[in-house]
Amino acid sequence: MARRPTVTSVQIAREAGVAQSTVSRVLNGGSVAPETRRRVLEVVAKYDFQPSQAARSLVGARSGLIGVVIRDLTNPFYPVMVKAMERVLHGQGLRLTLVTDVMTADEGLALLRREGVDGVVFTSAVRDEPLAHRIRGHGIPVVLCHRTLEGFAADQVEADNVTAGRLAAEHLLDLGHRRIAMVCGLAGASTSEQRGRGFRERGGACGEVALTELYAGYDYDAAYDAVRGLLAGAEPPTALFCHNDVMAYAALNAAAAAGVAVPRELSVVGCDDVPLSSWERIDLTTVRQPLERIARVGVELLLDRLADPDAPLRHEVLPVEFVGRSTTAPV
Amino acid sequence: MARRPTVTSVQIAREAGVAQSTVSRVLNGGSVAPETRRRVLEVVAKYDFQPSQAARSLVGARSGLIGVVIRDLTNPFYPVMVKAMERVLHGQGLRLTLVTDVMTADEGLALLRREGVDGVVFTSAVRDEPLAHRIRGHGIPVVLCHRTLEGFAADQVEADNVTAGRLAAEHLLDLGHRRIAMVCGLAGASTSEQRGRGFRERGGACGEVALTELYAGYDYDAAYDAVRGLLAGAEPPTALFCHNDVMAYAALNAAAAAGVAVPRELSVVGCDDVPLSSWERIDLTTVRQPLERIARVGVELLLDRLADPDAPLRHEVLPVEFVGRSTTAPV
DNA sequence: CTGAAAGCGCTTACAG
DNA sequence: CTGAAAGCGCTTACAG
Repeated sequence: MARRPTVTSVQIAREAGVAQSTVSRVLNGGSVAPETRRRVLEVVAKYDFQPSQAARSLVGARSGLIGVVIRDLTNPFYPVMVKAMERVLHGQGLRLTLVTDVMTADEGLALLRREGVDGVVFTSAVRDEPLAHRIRGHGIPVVLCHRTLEGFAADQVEADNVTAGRLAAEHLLDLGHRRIAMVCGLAGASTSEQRGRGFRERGGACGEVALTELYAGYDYDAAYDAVRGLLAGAEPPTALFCHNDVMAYAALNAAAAAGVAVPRELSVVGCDDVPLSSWERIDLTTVRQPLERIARVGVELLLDRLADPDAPLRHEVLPVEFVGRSTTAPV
Repeated sequence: MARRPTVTSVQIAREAGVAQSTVSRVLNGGSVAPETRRRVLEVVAKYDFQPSQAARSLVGARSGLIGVVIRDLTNPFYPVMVKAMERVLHGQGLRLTLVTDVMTADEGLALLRREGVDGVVFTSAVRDEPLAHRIRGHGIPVVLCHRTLEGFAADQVEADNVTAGRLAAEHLLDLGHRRIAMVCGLAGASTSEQRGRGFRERGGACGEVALTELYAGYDYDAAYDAVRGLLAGAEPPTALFCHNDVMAYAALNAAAAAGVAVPRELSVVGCDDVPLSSWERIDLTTVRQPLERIARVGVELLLDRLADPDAPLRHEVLPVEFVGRSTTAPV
């Protein structure tokens, strides 16, 4: 399996009878006589020549690599986002490099620097996010996508999470629920803070609502345990608002394990509306956020920023939508 | 947001008062006097110097990049594999580049070549797989992981899928089922062919089994439609063996949509045992294959191959295990 | 329109 | 143990 020596632009040039720089020009759209271009492209096609990305990024101003920071790939939410981002980037001839939770923030930063990424789409920001600040500190353009950071001067895109919380509250209050628990995501994550705020504002406006709040870090297992605890308590809630769908699934399963009937004894509302939620076996009432659109806009903001570094900052807030299904019922 | 100029090894060398090649030696473990090393590392730390990966792969024999071909990231199966692979690679200071279905096979190949990957872990092989052959044709080492290819001279790792099929058959036959449908994956995928073979061998040995077979491409929607069709037929099956868990979920949901009670009227067996399957709301009887271990071994086979290109080929077959849950019952 | 040349930031022999 | 030098495969001014 001896590595077949790779064809280089020098060899293409030789065989086409031109200078190496002409090959480069043909490939990068410089001005070349039609006949010369034809001759070069013929040789390029003959060998299916692929210019070395390493050489390109070494000499060029751009690496063509975009870093995407996504801590937890196993939340079904994220593969959908990655796919949407990849699609946009691939359409522009760019590539994506993933920074996930298999590495520490330090390692992630080192990676992004070594790779020379042109910019970073950050999806997992939390308050005082050290990584986002440090990436920017190295002069790498950052876009905050999905989760945002107040006072962080960067392009940002997020769902209208305050409204999401309000819609959830409205729905549960309309059904007559007054003893409600909120299974929050991550303290310091904008999504969780905004959803919580929207819910509280609407819930508080209604008086006499007993609202329990706890944080489960957007994590299935943590939410599962938390809900088991709630259901075993003296006065268990009649309804749950979970800050994402994954925790709502945990709630549904915890209820099943505890023999609590949903929605008869317990109503559950999620947030996200990932594909799983519409499965008949789940059929989760939730608030939809436009996942793929958030991802797409995140990448587009970054590409726009790279194209025009001095353009004014943008902050996009995308609409959410209540999706009533069968995990909620009147109290 | 002017790109802060990146620190290079030349600057580190100047500040440490040594030659640039000495910096390189310190970083790559060449022989350097302790005092010299100390001085260099001090400056390296001061700037948190990160050597350019582009320059490294341009000049070095290795790029440190491993290609991973995974067509469908949204099957919950694959994020688990990617994570396991990333963990191994990251531990070795290597990185991973993903080839998914957002690009064609041609584009994937071009990408892997431009990036100069050191090797490729292939998880989605199908018979006469053009991509795997072409990657190898370019002298890039390939490991077949999860799905294998007969007659393809490469290291391979897979689950014992024949046994998986046999275990599923045994279970359903023991429960008395004689009218069974098999929802197959992909014609030409080793996993599907082996699981099918194992099931048929065991099922056929029992006489008088009416076995319907159809292919749903390991796809949720296709399986959903197929099962709706089966259940609407004149003599619907009393049991289903689905070649992966995702199609089994589709079956469960299709049954729910059709008002068919599982397991009372229909038994469903899957294959994989991804985390979802143990959720109370799903609780799928299935055959577990060691997902993370398959992924890990796949990467290890590749790393071993890179370390010793002339070692004899290896073909690992990892054990599977029947997992009885609540989607199956006596006929 | 085209070629010759410099240079991107490293690793790796080659001397000493 | 250490430095000077070549060279990886490109892009990009610079001449002509």
